[in-house]
Amino acid sequence: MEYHDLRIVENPTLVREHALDKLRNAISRGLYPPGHRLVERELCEALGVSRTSVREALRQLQAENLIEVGKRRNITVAVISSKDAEDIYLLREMLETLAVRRFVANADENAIKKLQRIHKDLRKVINKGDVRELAIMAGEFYETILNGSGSRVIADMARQLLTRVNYLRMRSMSEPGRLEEGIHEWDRLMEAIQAGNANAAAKAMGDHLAAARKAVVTKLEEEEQQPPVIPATAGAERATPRR
Amino acid sequence: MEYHDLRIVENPTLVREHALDKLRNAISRGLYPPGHRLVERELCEALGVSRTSVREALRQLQAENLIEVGKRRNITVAVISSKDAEDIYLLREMLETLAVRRFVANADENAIKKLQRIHKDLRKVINKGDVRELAIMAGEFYETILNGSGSRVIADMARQLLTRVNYLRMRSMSEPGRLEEGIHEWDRLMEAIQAGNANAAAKAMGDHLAAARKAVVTKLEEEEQQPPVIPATAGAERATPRR
DNA sequence: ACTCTATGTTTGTCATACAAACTGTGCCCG
DNA sequence: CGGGCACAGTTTGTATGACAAACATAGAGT
Repeated sequence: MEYHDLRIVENPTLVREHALDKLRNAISRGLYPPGHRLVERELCEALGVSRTSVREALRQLQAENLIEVGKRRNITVAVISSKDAEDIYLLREMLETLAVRRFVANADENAIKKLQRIHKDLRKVINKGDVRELAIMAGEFYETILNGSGSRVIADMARQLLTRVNYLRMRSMSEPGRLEEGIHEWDRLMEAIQAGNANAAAKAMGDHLAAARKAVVTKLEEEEQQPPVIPATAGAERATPRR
Repeated sequence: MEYHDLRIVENPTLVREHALDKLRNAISRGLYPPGHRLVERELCEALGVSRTSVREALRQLQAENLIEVGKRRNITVAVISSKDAEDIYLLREMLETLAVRRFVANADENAIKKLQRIHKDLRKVINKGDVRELAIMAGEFYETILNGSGSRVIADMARQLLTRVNYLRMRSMSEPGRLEEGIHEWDRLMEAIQAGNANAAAKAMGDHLAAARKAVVTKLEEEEQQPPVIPATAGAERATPRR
């Protein structure tokens, strides 16, 4: 017999990974909205970890394009222009339609079951109207498809893009009307997958993303025309002293 | 009059960025081949920088999928399976054909001139047969197209994929025969771009990448069948003590 | 009113330090 | 002679403290 994985702690979670997750989530959830300045010292305090760990987490966020470093070395949450958002959604269309195709082709029995379960929960959550929970379920839905696609390369790429627009998706979902459309497209997608029809599934996914793209892009364009409230002094550039 | 940019040093290069570049290059050039173990202390000595900087650079490389962290926290240069390579090239096909299309559409006079210059140099270098220099020129060729595409999102994504297969590309180029094909495809691409024919350009780029994909994938498959020489003790897992 | 300066802030980088997880070696014992 | 265990060395993760350079702010001086 082989000693497989009897380790007590398989992955003694690293502090920096934990910090990374927390920061990613904070950005996705809008706790740190686009343009918001991130100050190392504050993050250390907020997360209760050392600067070392925060900085390493920041480097990863930087490589993921979730944060931007300004000319003065200031770190701010990445602002996504309507143009960038459009491109991101276009790439998502390419990647994720490819991913569903592979998902259908590789057809893992368990994965399909899991997807069905999530899909059902999704419907329930929608009726409840809890946007926050919905976002999580939707995330799991995508994640299941990506994992089932059997390609790490595609999955990683798609995940990266998804993360970048997470905040926008979240806001877009609280928009009235968009939800009803969304669930209908999901239904079609689920049906096609169950039927093992790759073309239909890819089409459904593509339509879904195209619709989402339009919603997100037009919203961003509106905001770019008439920028939203500027809180006091646009605090993204200054080196605000304490008192 | 406005003080534009008279800064003596616009971007006082950060140590960590410098380290990052060096490491990326070392991996691309095969100085650290796939599977090679990277030890922080050694990198510090080799680069002449502190562990802090090396670690931050490593986190970025990690996010770029150029290195892998093992279960025991060991860091090794990422090994690309034939399957992964195939997917990467497929994605490159999607992304870079899109990029050329945009390049043709956006048609920046300067960018086209630059591309022509590089293309000419490329021919010269090929006749010289210097693989190392060729790789650099080819890199500039891609870079020019990506920059001219006008989409940061697409360019970043494509760059990331390109970097991941850089080492493979390099080796593949030293393969006899592949070069002659390559230059022919480049000629077609250049012609199409000059003619402003987006479809033809995209087709040429796609064909080029498809051919490169086949070359790289079959080579990798061969090696996977019959793994290459294992140098002494397969030193990628141990925590080699000093003496 | 304007400029200059002192002071505080933030980031980049380095040097240390130490615990935890591993590894290899060699010694001791049966 | 073989087996196993303890010890020493290695590597990584994390925390601290320190300091320079680049800025920003506010207050002092003219």
